[in-house]
Amino acid sequence: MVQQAQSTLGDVARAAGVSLATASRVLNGTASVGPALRDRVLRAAELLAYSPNAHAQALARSSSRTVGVICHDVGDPYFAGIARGVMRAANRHDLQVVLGSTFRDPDREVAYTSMMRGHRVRAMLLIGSGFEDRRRQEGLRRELDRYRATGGRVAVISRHRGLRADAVLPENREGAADLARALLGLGHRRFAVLSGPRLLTTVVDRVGGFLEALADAGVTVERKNIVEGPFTRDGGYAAAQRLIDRGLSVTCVFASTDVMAAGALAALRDHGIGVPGDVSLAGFDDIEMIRDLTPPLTTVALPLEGLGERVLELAMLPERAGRARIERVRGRVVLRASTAPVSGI
Amino acid sequence: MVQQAQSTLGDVARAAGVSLATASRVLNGTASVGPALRDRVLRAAELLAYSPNAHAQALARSSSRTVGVICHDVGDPYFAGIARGVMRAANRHDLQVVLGSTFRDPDREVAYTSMMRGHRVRAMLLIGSGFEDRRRQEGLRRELDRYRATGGRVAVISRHRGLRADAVLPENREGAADLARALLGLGHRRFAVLSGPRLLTTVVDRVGGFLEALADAGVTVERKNIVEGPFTRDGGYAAAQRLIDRGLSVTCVFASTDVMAAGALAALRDHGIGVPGDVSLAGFDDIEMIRDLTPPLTTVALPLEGLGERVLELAMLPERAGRARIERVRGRVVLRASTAPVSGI
DNA sequence: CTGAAAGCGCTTACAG
DNA sequence: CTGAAAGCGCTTACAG
Repeated sequence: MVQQAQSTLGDVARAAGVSLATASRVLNGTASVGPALRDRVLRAAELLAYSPNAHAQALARSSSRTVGVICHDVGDPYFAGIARGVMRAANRHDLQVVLGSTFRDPDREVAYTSMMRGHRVRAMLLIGSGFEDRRRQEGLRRELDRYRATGGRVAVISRHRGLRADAVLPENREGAADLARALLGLGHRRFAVLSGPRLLTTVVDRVGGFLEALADAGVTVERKNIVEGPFTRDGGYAAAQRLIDRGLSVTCVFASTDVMAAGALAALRDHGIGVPGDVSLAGFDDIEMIRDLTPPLTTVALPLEGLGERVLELAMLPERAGRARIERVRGRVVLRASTAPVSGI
Repeated sequence: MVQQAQSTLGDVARAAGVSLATASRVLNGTASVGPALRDRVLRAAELLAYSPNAHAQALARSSSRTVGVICHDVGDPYFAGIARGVMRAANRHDLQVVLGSTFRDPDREVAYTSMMRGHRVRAMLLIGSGFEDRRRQEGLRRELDRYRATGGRVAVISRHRGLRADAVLPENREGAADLARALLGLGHRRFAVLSGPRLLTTVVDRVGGFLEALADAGVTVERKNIVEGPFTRDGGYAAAQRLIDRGLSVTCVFASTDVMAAGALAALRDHGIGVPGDVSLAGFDDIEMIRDLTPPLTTVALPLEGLGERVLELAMLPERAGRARIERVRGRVVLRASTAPVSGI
């Protein structure tokens, strides 16, 4: 294949025998141009396989139709669900998406925001949990503040400390509390919790809400029954494993995400512990796959695609002076077969 | 928040009392600059929260560090696995990723390629099955040819008719044949196939390879036992449903993807049909979740993350004159509990 | 309706 | 080592 230069507007204009301005107008439909010239330009563009240089356009217009999306892990089903919504909304708004996957590295998160700032994206979307650690959040906040100071829009899913950005907030605390009450309603009193990393706001909220609701009912969870692990399937497996090693003495296990719950279920099964026969198990998020597990998992359902659409929509709104927009989304407790009433009730 | 203008290299240069050229050199480290000036520039840039305009850079350098990734559905676990690999490799190569999700609409696929051409991405990655239909493929091919004519690189995962691009090719035909032989080895003779849309090359290869290997062993599959459905979990459910409605008369079901298999498993369970007791079930891909199903699914394992890394690596290589690079990846049959020997063997 | 020209924000030979 | 200037490929007032 012989390498040719990509043709430019200049080439098109010359071939059509018109000025740059006219060619530009035809191709953008920004002003009326005589049908004869119009035709010649279109023909020339087609002939030359002209493709407008988006960088030049962005520069000349000083604006672009691009948004940045930053997530923890593109491979996670939680993100996959949300991403579907984001992409759908992006299609609708005719927006290009540049994607960053941080693999949970805060430095990379900052690097991405700064790269996206360089790209002059219209908006940046942060998907997924923030960090509790202020210092950790500091670099990110600086970058985002600079970005917003020049008109950039930021919208996030989940709680991000100190970001003051428009946010779609799954009500993790309340959802977990609802779940706790539902489980109490089934007669459970002895609980274990598979927590994700404590430095994630989502974890703090979910675990906190869960424990609080239990406490309100006079139920406390023993320290040894709160196990921490990575926010992954294998993290859930390992956490459940440790729980089992310590001697499983509860009737119900709450995993702070469905992904962890899936791992926990595998660990329980591998140890011959029946769910819900020997122990009940519940998760959070309602990712697609968990209804196909055996048993299907009880969870707090979040409308993942909807969250994705909403966060993009928020980002497309003009900044609101004063305070950020907060859109709370209440999770819905879905009782499935992985939780059962305590026998003897 | 008061809206300020984003500062430019000119602002930095002025503040530092140097020329544009010097400021540019300092910030890019392209040439040595006296330590005094260097310092003033750095300080000014920091003070002004300077962020180089990536569009201006791309224009001036006439090149950018961006790649385009086009997939069928960001929400699909198959893509999620691959995307993880792509993002990892992109991080390594310091490449930005712009993402397109076609939701299986060929027109949107063309629209994305043309948008990415406009962005002058270094490379375009097409993830997932191509279409068998030549005409359908035509628009895409045109766009890609134009893109490559000007030095653009294209690499794909899976077979795409007539694209002649570098490719990572999962050996779908051989993998499916291997699986068929393994199942024959378990004593199965009566099979059903849950096919995806016939116009996808992946479907043709997998179903074709499977049936061929059976035929080689003198086993044919009745027409009514080949059911077609969308490439989704619900598609798998519906396809299995139809199979059941027709009176399930086989000992083994092959679903052309794991996602479909997961749906099929649910359908079978909902009808009280035991797997593998009443019927064996196998899929293809080895997406993460299927080992957590009950029973865990037999499948042909593809190294999804690896495919993602490889396709990016291929795209970063210079074009090879003459013929495209083809990297074949053999799937590995993994027998899990969803398939059992035929009873009476 | 059409065009000449300035400008978007950089990089990079070319001189010195 | 440093700077003046051309150029990257567009858009868009400003004139006519």
